[in-house]
Amino acid sequence: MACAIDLVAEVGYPQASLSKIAERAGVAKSVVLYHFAGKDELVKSLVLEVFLAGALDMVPPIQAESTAQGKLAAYTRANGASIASRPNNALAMLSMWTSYRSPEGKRLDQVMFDSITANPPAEDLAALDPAAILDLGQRTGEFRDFPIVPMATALRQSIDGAVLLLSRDKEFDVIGYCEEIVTIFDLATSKGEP
Amino acid sequence: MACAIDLVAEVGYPQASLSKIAERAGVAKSVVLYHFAGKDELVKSLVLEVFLAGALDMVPPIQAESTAQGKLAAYTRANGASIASRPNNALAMLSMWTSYRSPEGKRLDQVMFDSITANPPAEDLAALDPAAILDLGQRTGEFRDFPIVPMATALRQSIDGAVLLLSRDKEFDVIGYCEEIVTIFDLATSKGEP
Amino acid sequence: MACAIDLVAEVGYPQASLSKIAERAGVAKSVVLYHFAGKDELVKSLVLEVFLAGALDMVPPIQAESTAQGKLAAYTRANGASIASRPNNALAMLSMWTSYRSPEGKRLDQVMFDSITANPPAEDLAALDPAAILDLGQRTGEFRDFPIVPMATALRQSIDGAVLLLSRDKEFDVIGYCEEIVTIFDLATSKGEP
Amino acid sequence: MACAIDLVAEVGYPQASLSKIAERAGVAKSVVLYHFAGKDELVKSLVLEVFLAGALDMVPPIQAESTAQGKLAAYTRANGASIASRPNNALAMLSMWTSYRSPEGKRLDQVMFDSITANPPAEDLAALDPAAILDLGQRTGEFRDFPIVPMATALRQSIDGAVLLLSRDKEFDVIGYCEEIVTIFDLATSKGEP
DNA sequence: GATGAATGAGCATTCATTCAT
DNA sequence: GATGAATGAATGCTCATTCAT
Repeated sequence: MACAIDLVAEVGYPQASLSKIAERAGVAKSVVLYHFAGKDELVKSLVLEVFLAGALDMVPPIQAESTAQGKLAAYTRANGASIASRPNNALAMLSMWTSYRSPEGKRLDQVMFDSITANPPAEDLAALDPAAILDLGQRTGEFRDFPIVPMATALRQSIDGAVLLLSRDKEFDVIGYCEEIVTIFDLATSKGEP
Repeated sequence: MACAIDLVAEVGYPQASLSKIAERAGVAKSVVLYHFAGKDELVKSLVLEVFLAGALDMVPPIQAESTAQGKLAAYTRANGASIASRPNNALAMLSMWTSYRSPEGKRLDQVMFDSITANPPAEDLAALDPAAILDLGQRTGEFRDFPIVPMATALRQSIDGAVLLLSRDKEFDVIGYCEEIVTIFDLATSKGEP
Repeated sequence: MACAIDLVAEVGYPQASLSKIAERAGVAKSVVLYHFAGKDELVKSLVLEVFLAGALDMVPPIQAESTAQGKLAAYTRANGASIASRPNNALAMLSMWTSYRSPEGKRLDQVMFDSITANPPAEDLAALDPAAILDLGQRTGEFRDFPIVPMATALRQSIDGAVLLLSRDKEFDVIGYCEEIVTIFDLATSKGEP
Repeated sequence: MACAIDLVAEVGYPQASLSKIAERAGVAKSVVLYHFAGKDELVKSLVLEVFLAGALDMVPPIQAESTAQGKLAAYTRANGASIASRPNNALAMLSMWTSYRSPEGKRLDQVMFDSITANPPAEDLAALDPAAILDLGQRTGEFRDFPIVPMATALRQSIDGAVLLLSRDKEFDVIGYCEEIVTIFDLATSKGEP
């Protein structure tokens, strides 16, 4: 699985064939299928592992903050730290997220959505939804009034921008980048001076 | 080419084979290769056409503004309008941008970069670089002091978020979304009250 | 297609892979798929061709007879002659008939049945159904009273026995064998002395 | 082994892989190979078991008859009863009989022939050869003069027709069918009125 | 300008079999 | 006696590309 993640991170999901994954792992192609039953199953496992590892990085720092503003900054910083500590995880995730299509043409989010609606995520994971943090901040009055979806999307996309830049330059300073993202969305969400 | 764009927009670049493109166009598969010499060539043409069409939408509104703040807002709004008016163009572009790899493993931006350094873009197209607008704003003193790259990336990624949401919901209100992006980056770039 | 028939006749349908068919035809494996779109399609074409060739052999002699008894004998003899003149056709047909399963698990008769109910066979082909001949003979009073299905099945299976024996001995005298079958079913269907 | 028989009966020999057999039996795939050394060995065991079970059904009723005519009818009826009492056995046998090929391309009858010539069958089993009964009847003068092979083949094939019809309709009346086969071959073998 | 035929590389997947435990 | 892991050969199929017409 580590080999699969690395390969996807390196050449992108569409070029990551089972043969190449097996070759990189130093095993026969059929071994991969013995363990995963199919490429879709592999992808699911990969995504789950990567997602869970990221979640474990992010949940504690977010819950350690009490204010919505603090949570939002912690979310961004923890995401950045997670990316920086396991760049290949982030790279692979991005590639699968944008390129994967199930045999029936469904994108990864649709497939995972189906998986998740079957067995809903634990309480803790809900903390990972930026929309929830934004909503909280508006209800506590910390944040100004703005539509949630565009703000949440802009934030997520901005953080993902770090992965994009990282894919072009392995030495890219993800932490510094995310610090700027924190500032941007701090300014964008906070109430002006009363 | 229109068929190719539509197909890529619909099923994603990795699933858009020459056969399917030709079939959709109602011609023989070989016809496509007769006109484009190879799939890479097709992609290049597609990207160029889509990019140019977008540029033509965006340059005038940006140049019509005199302030950097105005140009930044115009950039965002014009991009949104362009996406809304030709959603398949945007969808196809996004898919190719994230999924395409040349035979040597280069991503689309790297390939286009090579193409562009060979014959540099006209003066006008330079206006399309958000970094240039941000730089201008900082030099004129309109904008606060911030690193250019993260801000430019966050903006581009946030706008691309519209395409993402559009891909999940054909009726998504791109214009309204971009209006929020304008606000976000207005707040994020502007100097605080002195 | 001729190569495919010969190969199936020789090694049996389950062993007749596209590669082996292509190899025998002296072309690349992909050529076969270029012409037939899939193995199921190949099978369908094969069966149709073989069946049609057989039908053309059998319909005239049957129609030349006026009595049901004559038709039944003609049916058997013409079937035998057809087998003898194109033994590989018969061998291949038998193998596919008994071994083919569609991806969904349907047998050949079920698949063809679906095909045929869509566009029903011409008038002439109806003459090929032994049950029809038996029914005719009972209505004209030529034949004794017996249930149609077992008699028709026994006849068909007995004729197919020739192919079975042929598969074990290429020199087997199919014509002579069928002459005996004629006698057997003459005795089995005719009315006893009044 | 019971699972193997059922599976072959259900999906046909070519689709009955070791994995599926093991899965149906609720054991690991390797267990099957631990007990049988190879798929060919499994097939041989299967055939032997099925054949023996059938033989035990058929030998006594045949030997209970004294005339050739009686033996022939008993043979047919007992075969029918055997099919009706263990339809999956018959279905599996038919599928293997028509579809199996050894690695060297031999059919099941050829393989079994080799097995049998090594250690010839017990006296009793000889009674199961319809050709022997036909020969007896001709020597005693009960039967008219006809070539043995076609008659024996037609009989065997006609009985096997019951399995064919059974495979299409699980409720098919095998007993009734065989009664008709008895009549047919009674008429076909008996001497006419002197 | 357009096309059908042909091709070889590659893909995901299945299968019978081996082997150490 | 039973098992999970591993393997290599083979299968049906897709794809971008070439080429003669």
